[in-house]
Amino acid sequence: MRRRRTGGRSARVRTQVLQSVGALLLEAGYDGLTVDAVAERAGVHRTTVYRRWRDVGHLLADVLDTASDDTWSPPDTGSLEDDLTALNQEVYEALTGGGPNLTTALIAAAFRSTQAATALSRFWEDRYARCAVVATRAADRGELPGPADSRALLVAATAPLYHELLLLRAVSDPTLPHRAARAAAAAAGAGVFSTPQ
Amino acid sequence: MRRRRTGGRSARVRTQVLQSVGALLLEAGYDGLTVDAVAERAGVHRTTVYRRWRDVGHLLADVLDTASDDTWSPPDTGSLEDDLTALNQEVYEALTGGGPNLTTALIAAAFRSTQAATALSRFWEDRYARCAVVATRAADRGELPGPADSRALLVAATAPLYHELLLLRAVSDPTLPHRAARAAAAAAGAGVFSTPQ
DNA sequence: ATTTTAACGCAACATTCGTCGCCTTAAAGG
DNA sequence: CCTTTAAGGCGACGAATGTTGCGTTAAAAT
Repeated sequence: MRRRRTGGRSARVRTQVLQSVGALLLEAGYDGLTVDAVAERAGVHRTTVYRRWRDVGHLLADVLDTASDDTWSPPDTGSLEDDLTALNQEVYEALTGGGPNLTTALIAAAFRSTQAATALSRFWEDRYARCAVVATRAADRGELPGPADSRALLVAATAPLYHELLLLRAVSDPTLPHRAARAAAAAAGAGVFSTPQ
Repeated sequence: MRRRRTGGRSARVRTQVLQSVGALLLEAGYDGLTVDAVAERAGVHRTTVYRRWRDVGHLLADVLDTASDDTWSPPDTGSLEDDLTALNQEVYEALTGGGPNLTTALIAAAFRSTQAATALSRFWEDRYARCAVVATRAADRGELPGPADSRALLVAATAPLYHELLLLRAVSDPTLPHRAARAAAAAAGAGVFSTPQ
């Protein structure tokens, strides 16, 4: 029978390594996140990291799955447009942090590692699930003609931010969060995202 | 006086290398696109590629700038929603090609290389500029309350595709192009993208 | 306390990546 | 045709990356 050893030294190594990953991401971005740098910073030997995590993608996946913030909940401002604007503001700040920011690094990693990609998908799906309440509250207030596909609504609101800031690398425009939120809210009000029945 | 040598051998090397880049991208994706692989396929020595292009990012930038399709123009279907749907259909097919597709590889490269990123931005900005006519035609037909910010409108229409397929890695949904186009058209009809005056 | 062995540390190794010096080839100019 | 010299070919190198075998440490079970 195979018995794992999770306590004591192993646990200590794991937390040290994962902490180093987060710190390096913020300091040097995805390009500065090498297995060697992580190992050295964690005070652990290279081979240990290679054997337990294999590569940077698996490291990031572990960080993401571990550090899922279970307390996060979407803002509640009293109107759909303001809820979406507040959400977009969070996205905007996460993506704009000037130099190397964590979100961009994670997305870059997702293009190189299947593990990181699925971990990031899980994280986002979790967020979208929690944001479903934004749509139902709007429907309850009578802002929508009926129940709506919350996921489609939220993607419509947030996607332009990722597109402009990440893909198009446009100059950052502080009014973008509100403009994108307004467009999505308008479409929702027109019943575009309404679910049948 | 410094005289460049662009004819004969140099030109032949350049076309062979750039062709190899495109072929390798389709066959092996961004991860299969190494300088060594490009050189071998092109029948050229490694150092030649390193000296002329420096790295994979510069290679891709050259490919993008060279292969800009100057004949492309947006579809003209007779209605804003159908124009946007047709555009989204093109994006959808470019992003969905099953295995390693060219667009995904280019975007992955953009996260690693400043040169590739700016070349890709140029390409997209050119496309958005050509698509401006979609918005003006819609305004002329009376589908919009007035002249609109064509770029914001087009980003609103296409961004959800990139978001779902590239970032969220959701299961591909053939109705997505039309649904996203419908949402953007609805928002535009409500005057969300209208420019002042 | 003792035994077992998973997990770690260490050093050596192979591979890949990018650079450099030197020689050869052939484009451009007369 | 001849000269000049960019541009390409070749081999060697150093650095970074990833792997393997083996000895050591300490977690877990008795």
